[in-house]
Formats: sequence, structure tokens, C-alpha cells
Amino acid sequence: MALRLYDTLTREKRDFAPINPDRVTMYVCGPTVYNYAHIGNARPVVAFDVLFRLLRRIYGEDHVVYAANVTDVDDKINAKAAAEGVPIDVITRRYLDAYHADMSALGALRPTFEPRATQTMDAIIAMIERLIRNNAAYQAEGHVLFNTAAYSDYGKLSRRPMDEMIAGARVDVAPYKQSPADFVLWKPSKPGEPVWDSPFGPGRPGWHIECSAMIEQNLGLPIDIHGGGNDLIFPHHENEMAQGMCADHVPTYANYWLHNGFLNFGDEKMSKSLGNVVLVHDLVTRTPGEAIRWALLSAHYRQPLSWSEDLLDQARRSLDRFYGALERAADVEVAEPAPSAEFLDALEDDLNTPRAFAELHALADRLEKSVGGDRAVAKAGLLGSARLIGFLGAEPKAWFQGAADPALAARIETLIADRAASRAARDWAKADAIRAELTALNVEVMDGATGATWRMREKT
RNA sequence: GGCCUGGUGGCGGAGUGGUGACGCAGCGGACUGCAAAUCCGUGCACCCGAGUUCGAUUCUCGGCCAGGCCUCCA
Repeated sequence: MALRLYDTLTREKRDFAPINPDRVTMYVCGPTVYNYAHIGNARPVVAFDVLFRLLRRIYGEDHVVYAANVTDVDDKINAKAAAEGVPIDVITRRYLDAYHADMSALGALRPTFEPRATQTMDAIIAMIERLIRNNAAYQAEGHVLFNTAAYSDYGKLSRRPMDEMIAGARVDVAPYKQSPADFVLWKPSKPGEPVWDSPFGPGRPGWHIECSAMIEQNLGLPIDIHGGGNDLIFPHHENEMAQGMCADHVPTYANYWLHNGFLNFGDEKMSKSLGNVVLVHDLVTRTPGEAIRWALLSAHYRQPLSWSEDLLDQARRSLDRFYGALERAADVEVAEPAPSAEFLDALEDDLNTPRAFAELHALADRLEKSVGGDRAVAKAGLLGSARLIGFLGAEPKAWFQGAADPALAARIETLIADRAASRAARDWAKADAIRAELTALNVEVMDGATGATWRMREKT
């Protein structure tokens, strides 16, 4: 089966056909680096990482170009910098470093490009100049505004009837706007804010223009895939598309618009403004990143996902199952891991990760139950499939014992040796006492035919 | 007010016009000095109403409920 993706613009699942199979282009809206990322922010990163990996497999590693922007000019960054009395780059560097570390812990590959707004200023200004020249933008009171009337398809992506929307909008309309829907491309900086020179006067870019300029600069319009959270459909992506189309007169902006559903926490979405956030930065200190990744992919990317401790716990148990199966199959030689046909089929069906996960379970079952050569086939399929999307890359021993530091591990090994001696002497009371001691250390001991193995229990 | 999602078993979550994935938890059994893991078996669902149909959880319409967007937001 060929790759099929659900496109927000046409609201249908379509066969994916890149403009140029030698250079497949994908852009995803990235972070504004003024704070740590929460798991809701991590959802698109992980979901589109799966797509990136799948595209690399289909078209070749060197034939997929993936860009994700870093917004490092923003009101909240300015506010934070002012509050701490430091330049904005102190803030942005701190949170960008943390972002990279956190997303890496979740198994996300780095995008090919991570353009930063502050380093895209020339392209931004050039694009605004072109928009003005094309009569798609106008200047007013130190601002440059996009003229939505210049783009007849404005509202098409979000399917918003513009006249009705304006009537019901809760937005205060700035007096210098020709139409309430017009949006800022360039605006004057307030005192103390970062400022850039431009033909339109000193100031800084509006929110939407950086993405269009980065796409143009790093990928070239039109692009194959544009991704982001579904809250960005309007106004951000609507505006991006309008700008790009009017600036470059391209036939399309992006051929496939992909939007992930939201992660909810309780009854509401998780958001920084609501304050109900779980930071990845905190979570990774007490939970394996792989389990967080599994939890994030346990629902289809377009569906809402309810975040809970129980979800994480279930994710850990699933991975326990797989690593356990691999541990028991340590003796099975695998020439070359390769994903199974059913697994690829599930992923190619608009990234159906739940179905793909079901196939991983089927492969693990085969690995446990079959004998002889079938085991090698199952192991190759399990490893090849799981690793394609960033799972089961660790050694089973590291998965089960990774939470123990070397000193603790040494102590555990000593206790287990003592217990083995007691068991050999059939001193069950002492053996059980040692087991109790290990349990107190959060360690579970498993007696097997070839001796005891152990693992750290999940924290409760 | 406008627009957009979604409502599946105790929980998570696919999918389908007709034999009701998959996982976790539960229950029974095998195995085990104990325990875990593993294996075998097992119960449980498709928000409500109407329509279309031989037949709907799946299609259509109408409700109800929940969430999101229209303002920074993944």
C-alpha cells in the first residue's frame, strides 16, 4: 500500500505524491522558546517525527528535508527577559537547549533545518517587500499589514466564512486596518524591545511571516507537507498560506496540511495559559522517554488524547512486554531487522500508530510462542518495525535496570548472590528475607532456569 | 453567534453495512519452594431518537454531551 495522508485543506485522505521524490519537503511549526515544553507541545514533535522517519524509509534518508522553526522573537520572550533583566538570547538559548534535550529524550530526530526567526530577518523583510509590491500588503502607522482582500481563497483552509466570522469576532480591531481580518507583517517595537531596521521603519516581524519566509528560504515553495497542531489552522496557517501565495504566486503553498489533535488534561486542553501543564523536562527525570513516546503515539495523531498517569503506566507495561520478549530471545540471531508488511501498511494509512502497535504485539507473540527459524523472523520483524519509529533501541537489560545507579546495582547483585546461596541450601526463610529486602529497594527478582534476573519496579 | 472535532467494554484505543482488533486491568487454570515472567482459557462496548437497509456501532437527519478555534497557544 502507498502512503496516504489526511489533508486538512481537502478534508480527505489522499495518496501521497511528492513534488520531487528526490527532495521531499516537510515543515512543522516548532516551539517559541520562552519556557519548557509540556507534553502537549511534544505531541506534534513525536507524531511528525514518525512521519519523518517513514518518509526517510520510503524515499531514502538523504531525500527528505524537514524544517521546524524556532521562534525566538516574541512578546513572551521579551517579557521573560525583562523580568530577569537579561538579553533575550539568554532566555532563548536556555529554553532551546532544554527543548533539544527533552525532545531527544523522547526519541525525536533533529529536523534537517531549525531556522530561527532572528536569523531569517533578511528573508522576512524581502518577502514583505514583495507582498507590498504585489499589492497584497500596505503600510499604516509604522505597521505593514497583509491585505486579506488580495487573496480570494482566504478562509479556505479553516473553512471560515469571513463575513460572518468578522461579525461574530471578539477581536478589537485596530483603527489602521483596512479590514478586520488583515494581520500584521511588521510592527514597530516598543521601547526596550529588540528592533531591526527595515525599509518600513524599525521594528520586528509579526507572528505569521517567519514561517513563510523560512519555508521559502529552506525548502522552497510549494512544499509537500505542512504540519502543526490543529489550533494553528486558524489564523496561523490560513495566514501563512495567504502570504506565501501572494508573495510568490505559486500554484499551491503546501500539498498536504497535517494537523494533530490536542492532548487533554482532565476535561481541558493542556496549555501554558491555563497552567495545567506537565513539563517534559520534569517527566523525563522519573519516566523513561520511550514510555512517554509510546503514550503519545498510543492514539492516532488526529484524535484527542487524554493524558494521565495511568496512560503512562500502560505504556511502560507494554514496553516491559516487548523488552521481556527480547530478553528471552537474546540467543536468537537476527541478520537484518526489517519492518513487517502489516506494520508498514498501518503506518502508511495516515500514520495509524494504534494499528501499528497491535502488529508489534502480534510480532512479540510470535517471538514468544514460535520455535526454530520462525523466532528469528519474528524478532527481525519486531526490531525492524519498532526501531523504524523509535522504539526498542535499548538493550533489554538497560530498559529493566537502567533506573539503578552503579552502586545500587552492585548491592543488588550481592544480595542476589546471597539469595542464590540460600536457595541452594534450601534455606527458604533466608531467601525470602532477602527478597523482601530487595523489594524494599524497589527491585523485583525473577528466578529462571539459568539463574535469577532482576529489574527495577515501576514507581507507584 | 460562526466554524471544527469527538462520544466504542473497568481503562486506553483501532476499525467495520453482517462472524464485534489490539493493549492494560480482572477472573479461572498451567508452571513456580515463594514471587515475577510466560503459556492456556474467559467475561465485558459501540451516547439518544428517527430514517435508509434483509441487516447499522458503521450511512443520513435530528437531538444530547464533551472539547477546540474565532486572542498568544501544539
